[in-house]
Amino acid sequence: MDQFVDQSEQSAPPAPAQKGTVTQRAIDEIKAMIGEGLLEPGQRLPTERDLATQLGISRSSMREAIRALTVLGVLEARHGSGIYVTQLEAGDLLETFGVVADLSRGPRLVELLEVRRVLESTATGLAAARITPDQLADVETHLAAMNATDDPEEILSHDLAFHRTIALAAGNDTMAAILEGLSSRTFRARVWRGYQEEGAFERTRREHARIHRALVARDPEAARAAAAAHVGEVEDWLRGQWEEQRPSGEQPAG
Amino acid sequence: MDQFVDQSEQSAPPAPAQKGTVTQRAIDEIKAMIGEGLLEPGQRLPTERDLATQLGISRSSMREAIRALTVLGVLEARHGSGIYVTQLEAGDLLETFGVVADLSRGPRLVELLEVRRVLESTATGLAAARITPDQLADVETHLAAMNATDDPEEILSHDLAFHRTIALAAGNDTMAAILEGLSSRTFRARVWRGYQEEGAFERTRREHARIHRALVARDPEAARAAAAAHVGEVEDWLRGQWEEQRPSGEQPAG
DNA sequence: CCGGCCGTAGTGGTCGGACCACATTGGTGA
DNA sequence: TCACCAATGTGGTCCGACCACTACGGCCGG
Repeated sequence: MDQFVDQSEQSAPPAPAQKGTVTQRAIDEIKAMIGEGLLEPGQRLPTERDLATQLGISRSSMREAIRALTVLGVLEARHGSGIYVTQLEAGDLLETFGVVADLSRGPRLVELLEVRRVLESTATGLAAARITPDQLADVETHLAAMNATDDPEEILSHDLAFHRTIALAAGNDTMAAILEGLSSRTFRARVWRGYQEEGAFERTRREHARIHRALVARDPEAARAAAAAHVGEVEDWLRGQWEEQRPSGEQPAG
Repeated sequence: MDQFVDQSEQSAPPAPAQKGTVTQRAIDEIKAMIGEGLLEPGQRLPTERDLATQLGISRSSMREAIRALTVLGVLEARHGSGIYVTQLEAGDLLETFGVVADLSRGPRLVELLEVRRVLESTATGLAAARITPDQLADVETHLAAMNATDDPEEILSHDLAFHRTIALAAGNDTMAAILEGLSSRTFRARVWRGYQEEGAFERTRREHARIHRALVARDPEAARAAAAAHVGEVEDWLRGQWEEQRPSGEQPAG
């Protein structure tokens, strides 16, 4: 059987809908199956070969579709075992959000930081009302570790954990996952490199301490304000950076 | 020549880094090229065949990598012409955000709506201060069209445009793109189906009118409050829906 | 009877080559 | 001069083969 056979319609007589590429159709098809509940989170899919046969396409095209859904965090392929639907939790699906942060530059970085300021302040405010003693202890651990070392790598690591713990304490996993993407390692590292050269260490410590104080006091408004100011500082600095080196031409790559 | 030949090193002697699959390596490689500025937005890439040769992998694997980056909005393949880097603007990269909304269900939908409430209220507040007369005219057009018809499809369409115009007027394209994803057609359609059955038409119209009034008055605080209340209404309803039909078992598929 | 070992079947991962569909280009002829 | 058309190049699709890994079940020794 060659590749000119028309795969006869199976269910949608009014809309054969030869939309775009067959791969795209396969992607939509699988997404639809999941959306309609035919495929449950964690469930195993048929084999690549079977799926390809079912949709009347080649295994190559089906593999491209599966790969696409894999990078989107919808599917997970286990070599030698099979293809599975992920748990479809916030973390799974929003992992790709980090790519946005990695590839954005110039004015878009400022916009991204503005979004982060809005969400981070909200999350921190919520956390002030909801954080548990255990979570608060975690926050304090990272805060102490951050102040106890001079290794930028370690500081950054604990800084990330500090904010992540707070975001999780807010009780909205989706919001926490988005913030995680907005603070992704490479993104923070890029901004930090220049930021800390301006002696922003002390200021950062003071801001973190203020956030912590608000959490201990269980004061949502103070927590919100402290978080907004904290992100806002970086935001303002970054905005200045961009406008400053704009006349001179290109910003340093990397 | 079979597939065991070692592709001799070309530039990175210290890190052959046989991480995961070759396709994943290709994805990271291309992302890195863009991140380092070697590939500019809009620029055309070498052909699939050349890229595959450069990285020492087969065309099939390279195609999977390209497909993956295509669905992420990083690359764009034009049949017969070539592969291009997108403009890497907010809309390009955040289009995948809609997938999250499409595939989320249950409690996660509420979380998503909570995020939307936070961002939508912020954007609407900003818009009140920044919106131009032309943009305000657009908003009024959609508002009028929305109130002039009974076709749910058309109402939904203008409702989306109403909020999109406002979000764009806020001046943060990234935030607007995220909101676009959070309000993606299928997401809204899913929620709307049940929501409007509860006679929420009138309330929605009043809320939209209130948002519009705040924009005309250029009152950011009022705009913010009106938008938060608007989204909050749907949020509360959805939260109630979820808790209500939870004991009865499964929510209706689709 | 039990438990670790090993072979086998099944699955995703990779490869190479063939051909089709479409876009672009440049020449040709009206 | 300009519309048309053929050639070329590119992404899109398909096929068949084989590799790498997992999972399972029978085999063998204890």
